[in-house]
Amino acid sequence: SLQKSTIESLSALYNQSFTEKDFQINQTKPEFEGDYTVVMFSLVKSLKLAPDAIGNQLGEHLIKNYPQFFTAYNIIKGFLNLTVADAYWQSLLQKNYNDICYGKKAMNGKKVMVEYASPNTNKPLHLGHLRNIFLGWSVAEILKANGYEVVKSCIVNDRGIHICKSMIAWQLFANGATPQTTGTKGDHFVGDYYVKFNDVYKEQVADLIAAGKMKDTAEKEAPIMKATQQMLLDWEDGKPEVMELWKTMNGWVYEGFDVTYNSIGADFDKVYYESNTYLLGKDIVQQGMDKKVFYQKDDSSIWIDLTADGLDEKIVQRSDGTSVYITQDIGLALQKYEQYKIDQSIYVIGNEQNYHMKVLKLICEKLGMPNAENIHHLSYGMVELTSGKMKSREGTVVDADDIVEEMLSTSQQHTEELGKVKDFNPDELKTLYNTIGLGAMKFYLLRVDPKKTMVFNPAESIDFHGFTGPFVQYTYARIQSILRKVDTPINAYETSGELFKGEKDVIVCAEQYPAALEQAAAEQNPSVIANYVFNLAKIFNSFYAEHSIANAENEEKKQLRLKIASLTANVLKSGMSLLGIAVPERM
RNA sequence: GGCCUCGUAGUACAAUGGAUAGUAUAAGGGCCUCCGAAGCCCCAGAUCCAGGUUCGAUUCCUGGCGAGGCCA
Repeated sequence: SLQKSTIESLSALYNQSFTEKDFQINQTKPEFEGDYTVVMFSLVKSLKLAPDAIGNQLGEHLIKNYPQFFTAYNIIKGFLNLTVADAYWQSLLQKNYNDICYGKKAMNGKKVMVEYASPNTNKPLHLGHLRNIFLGWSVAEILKANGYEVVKSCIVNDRGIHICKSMIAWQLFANGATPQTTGTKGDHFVGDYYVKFNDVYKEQVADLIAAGKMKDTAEKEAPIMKATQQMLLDWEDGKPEVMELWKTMNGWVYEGFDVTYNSIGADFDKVYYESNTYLLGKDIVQQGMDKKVFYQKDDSSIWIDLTADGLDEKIVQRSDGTSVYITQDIGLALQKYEQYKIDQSIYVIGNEQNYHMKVLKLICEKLGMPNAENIHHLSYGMVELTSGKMKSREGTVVDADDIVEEMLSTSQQHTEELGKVKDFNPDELKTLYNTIGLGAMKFYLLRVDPKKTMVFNPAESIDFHGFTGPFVQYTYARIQSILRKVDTPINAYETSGELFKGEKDVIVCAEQYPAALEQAAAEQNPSVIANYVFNLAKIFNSFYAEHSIANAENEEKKQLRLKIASLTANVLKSGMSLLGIAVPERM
């Protein structure tokens, strides 16, 4: 390859061994002559030579010894710009234009678990969950493409005081209503009772304060809160009628979640339920005591002291012997490792849990657990609105089902206005609206670096122009249209001859795809792929506007451009699939 | 109060310490008798402030100012 020949040349010239880390390679900026740039500065110190001297020697050597790769060079201010032989690009094109696995790696024998989504069963999914779900799903696909075996998992938070709140509210106010009798989606139905609880609770607290109680006291003594706490105790005791209600209401929620998961294409290989895992980790507390990693306070609560690591003291078991979140998380982390023998355990969780996840990993390390090093928090930023944060109290939370619905109807509207698929039957249309609407939404949420807080602008999210999913889909559909219409088939012979700039630009960009896949996996960052496919589509569109494929100057050029179109389509389809986005043959 | 993120055109996003800081939108001007105009071309516009390290800083360090998060 280009890089390998550079390393070999350097080693031969200066009689020492170099690696790819010893120097920097970039794509040459468009304003300079050349395709491939080696930055000399990092070599200056070790070789004790002037940048231009190294550049000249290296440039000469490369052209002399690797004429199949390099044909010319120039040096500008310490940058060695090399012109890559057109034959190199031609053979790259020939090798990959029809390879649907281009850029993907063979299995590497490593297994990774990606835990994502992880909802509570007391309210429906919202925009933040969508970022989480798209991110988790996409990272799983990106890791698969890089040779990992991936287990997608989900921990459902199906128990606790917040779950009991919607149960109590249903008991008190529903009069036996169900999702079926009201025609409401199950998760929304249950979520409505969670809201109802909070309304009633607020009223009761206000009444108690009006009757002269202090705020703290009022919050504790509100009848609906006391009933909820009793219900939690009954649940823990396994009281039959409470268990029954709990199962029924969670069942409604799961039915609703399944509808949403289906519509957005999310799936899991393994689902954990907190009701099964919340007692995990008890024995670990004992081990921690034995190893003197934990210590007991006078009230018999158990703690770990992390002040030496710059954190604080953290409770791992309450004085009444009940466990806390972190303890179950340790237990589950160990269980995942034992069940699946995973090499890495990725948690897709919002950045408000950064501290919690740091503590989790640190405790696992201190306990000497075999999986401690493999725990990785894929922390993502909040989704904010142009008006600021989403707040459930102010009713500004964007519901997942609503936004999906809006994307679908917008894609329908655009499609109808353009009127290009009037011959589609209703099923084909429905599929197309899904492809475009979901494509727009997934692309919008994935194109930003996951770590960063992002702004959700409703007007921009339904825009289908520019840096969007539909732009990339359109480019793909247009290529397919050309390939369908062209009279001569693509033949198997490698093309040759000089490349026009537009032609070369597309191939040069396509060459970067494997590197983009690697980077996306290394950073666990789908935005690398989103940026890449957009860029490729853009470069192809420029090429296409300038050069005719069907009416090329000659048969050789026609074959060349057909292959360029085919390669582009393959890479776009492959890259988009890693984002969970389908590409239509027509749109 | 302690700890952790983040400050880039009007707006939203890019840039392993590298060349004149990219892209999209919104504003202005062009391009369909020819492979799909959900497209292409042209034109403008930005690194919060002050120091430091470096041949070179949007990037690394220190201190401000501003936004967000977590822990009591």
